[in-house]
Amino acid sequence: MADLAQLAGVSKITVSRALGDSPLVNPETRERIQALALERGYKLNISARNLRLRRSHTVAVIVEMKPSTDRTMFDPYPLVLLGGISQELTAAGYSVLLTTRHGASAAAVQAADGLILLGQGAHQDAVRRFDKLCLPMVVWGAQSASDAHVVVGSDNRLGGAVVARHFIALGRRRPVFIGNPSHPEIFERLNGFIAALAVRGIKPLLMRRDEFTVDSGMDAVRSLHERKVGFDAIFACNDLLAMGAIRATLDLGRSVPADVTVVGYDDMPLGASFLPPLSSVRQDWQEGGILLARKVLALIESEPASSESLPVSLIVRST
Amino acid sequence: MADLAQLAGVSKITVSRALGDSPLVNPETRERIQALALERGYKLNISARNLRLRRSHTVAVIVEMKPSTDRTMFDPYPLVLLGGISQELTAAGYSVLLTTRHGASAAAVQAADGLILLGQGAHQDAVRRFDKLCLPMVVWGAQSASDAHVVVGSDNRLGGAVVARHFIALGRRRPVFIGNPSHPEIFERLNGFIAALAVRGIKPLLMRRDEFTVDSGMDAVRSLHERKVGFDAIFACNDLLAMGAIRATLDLGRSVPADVTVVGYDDMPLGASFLPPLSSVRQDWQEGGILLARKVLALIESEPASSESLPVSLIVRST
DNA sequence: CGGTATCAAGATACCGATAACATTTTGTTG
DNA sequence: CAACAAAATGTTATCGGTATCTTGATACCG
Repeated sequence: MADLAQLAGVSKITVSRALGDSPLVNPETRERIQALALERGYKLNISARNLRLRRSHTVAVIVEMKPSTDRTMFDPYPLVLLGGISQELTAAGYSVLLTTRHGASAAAVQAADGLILLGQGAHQDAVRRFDKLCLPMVVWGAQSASDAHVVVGSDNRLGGAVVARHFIALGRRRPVFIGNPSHPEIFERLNGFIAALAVRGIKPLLMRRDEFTVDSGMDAVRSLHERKVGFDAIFACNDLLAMGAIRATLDLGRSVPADVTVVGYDDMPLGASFLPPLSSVRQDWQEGGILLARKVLALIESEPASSESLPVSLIVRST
Repeated sequence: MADLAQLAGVSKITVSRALGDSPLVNPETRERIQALALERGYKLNISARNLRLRRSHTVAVIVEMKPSTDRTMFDPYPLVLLGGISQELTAAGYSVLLTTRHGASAAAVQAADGLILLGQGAHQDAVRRFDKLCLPMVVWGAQSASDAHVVVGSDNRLGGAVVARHFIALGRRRPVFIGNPSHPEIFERLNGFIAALAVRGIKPLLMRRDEFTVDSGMDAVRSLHERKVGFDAIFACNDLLAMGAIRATLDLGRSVPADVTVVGYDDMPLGASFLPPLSSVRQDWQEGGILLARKVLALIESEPASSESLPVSLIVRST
C-alpha cells in the first residue's frame, strides 16, 4: 500500500480511504487510485485489516461429520444448506470457515465473528461447548424451550401435522410413524403428527427405527406384519425409510396407496422417480441456509434476531 | 499477551514462545505460562499472527454450486470429499475456507495459502481464473494433458475398463454406455470402457444423456428399444441412470441380469437396497479429499506434488 | 477583509503477534 | 576461578493496514 501511495503521489492513508470508497477522499483521486490499484494488481492484505479492525469477516460453520457412514455425511442436504449460507454470507462480504465438530478446537474458529451450528448432535453438548466462545451463534435444528440461543429450522411440528391432516382427509384410521424420535427434529415431527391426529381421536403407532435406510423401513413394516398389527397409513420421517416401507408393504401383497397411504420426508429428487412416485414433505434448505446467515449477520451487528421456523409443504404424488 | 506476560513476570516474547512450544524456553516456565493462559482463558489472536507470519493457515475450497438444481448440489459426494479435506487439513493445523465459484472473487480467497477446486466446471475457465492468484492449487477431476497443475481424481479410465472386463467375462457382446461424455471424468470412463472392449473387438454404443437422473436412464433404454437396437449390457455413468435403465429394461420384459447386465457408478448407499441390488463402481471420496489436502499442503511447503489417480473397485451385486 | 465552515490530505499511533539480534544467566571445564 | 559454551530471556523492529487527530487549502459570509 505504501508503494501504491508513492506511485500515486499520495499517502498510505489516502490510498486506504480511496480503496474503501471513503467519502473523505476527492472522487477524482479515488478513481485514479482505484484504477492504479487494479492495473498493478494490488490486493489488500486481509490479515492486516482483520488485525486492525478486530474483525475477521468470517463466520465459522460447524458441521457434524462423524467418521464415515453417518447419515449427515451422505445426505446431500447439508450441502444445500451450506450453499444458502455461503451465498448470503458472501454477498455480505463475509466468508465461510468450514469446520467439523471435532476439528473445531482449531484456533481459527475463535477468530470468527460468528458461528453457525449444523447437524443433529448440535443440541446436546456441542452447543454448550461453543457457547463458551461467546460468539454470536445460530443453530440449525429444532426449537427447544431450554436453550436461549437463536434456532432456525424448518417447522417439523407443522410437517407432522400436515401429514396427519392428509391421512385424516383420506379417512385413514390406523397410522404408523417410523423413525428415531431421539433426534429433536424427528421428535417434533412426531409431536405434530400425534397432536393433529388426536383431534380426531386417532393415536398413531410408533415404530422406532434408528437407521435412516431403505432396509430399516422394510424391516419396520415386516415387523408390523409379524406382530399382526393392522395399519393403513405410514409416515416415515425420511424418504429412504418411506421407500423401504412401501416396498415391504407391496411385498406383503397390499397396495400403495389403495390399502396403505405412505408419506416420506425431505422430498429427495429420487422420490419423484420412485415406483410409485413418492409423496413427501419438502423443506427448503437453501432458504434455511440464507436465513441462518442473515441471523448471524444480525447478531454480529448487535441487532436482535429471533428463532424462526420455515414452512414446509406436502408434495402429494402417488403414495 | 502483554497482560499475560506481566502476570507471569516475563516478557511478551517468552509467552509467545511458551505457547508455541518453542524449545527456547525453560520447560518449567513454559508449563507455568501455559497453565496461566488456560486459566485466564487466553486466546491467541489469529489475525495478528497471520499478519506477522504472512500465512493464513487457511486453504480455500472452491465448490461448484450453481443456482439450485445442479447435480453437484444434490450429490452427497462433494460433502464426503469436503469431509476428507477438512479432516486432513485440520489435523495439519489448517482451516477450510469454503467458497462457491462465483463468490470466489471475495477478498478472502487470496488470503488463503492454497486452493482446492472441486466440481466439474473446474476444468474449463475456473482453473485459469484461479491460476492467476498464483497460489498452490490442486484440482479434483480428470487428468488432462493440457494443463500443468496437480489433479487428483479417481481413476475413471480404470473404472470404465473394469466394467468392460466384467462384461467380457460374462460373454456380453453388445454393450451400451449411458452418460454425458462432455464431463471430462465421464469422458475418461467412456475411453477406458471403449479401449478395454476393443481388445475383444467389441464396440459399445454411446447413448448420450446429459441429465444424471432416473428418468434420463429410463429414457435412454426406451429409446434403444424404439430404435430396435439390440443390447445385452449397460454401463451407466451414474447410479441413478443405472436404476432408470434397469427399470425400463424390466418394463420391456427383459430380465436383469439374465438378459441384460447393468453396472452403475458411484455406489450410492441406496444402490444396495435397490431391487435388484445394483452393481456399481465405487470410488473412495473420503480418501480423495485426504489426498487433495495432502497435495496442497505439500505445495504450500514448497515440496513437489504430482497428480494422482485413486483406484476404484467394482462392486458386483445382482445386476 | 477577518473569521469560520468545509473539504482534502497527511502524521501518528496503534492492532497483537513473532523473527532476528542482543543480553543475561547458568553450566562446564581445564 | 577465569574463560567460554549453552540455555534462558529480553529488546527492537516489523508484518500491512486503519482510526484519530491535525493541518492546509479553499469557499463563503457579513
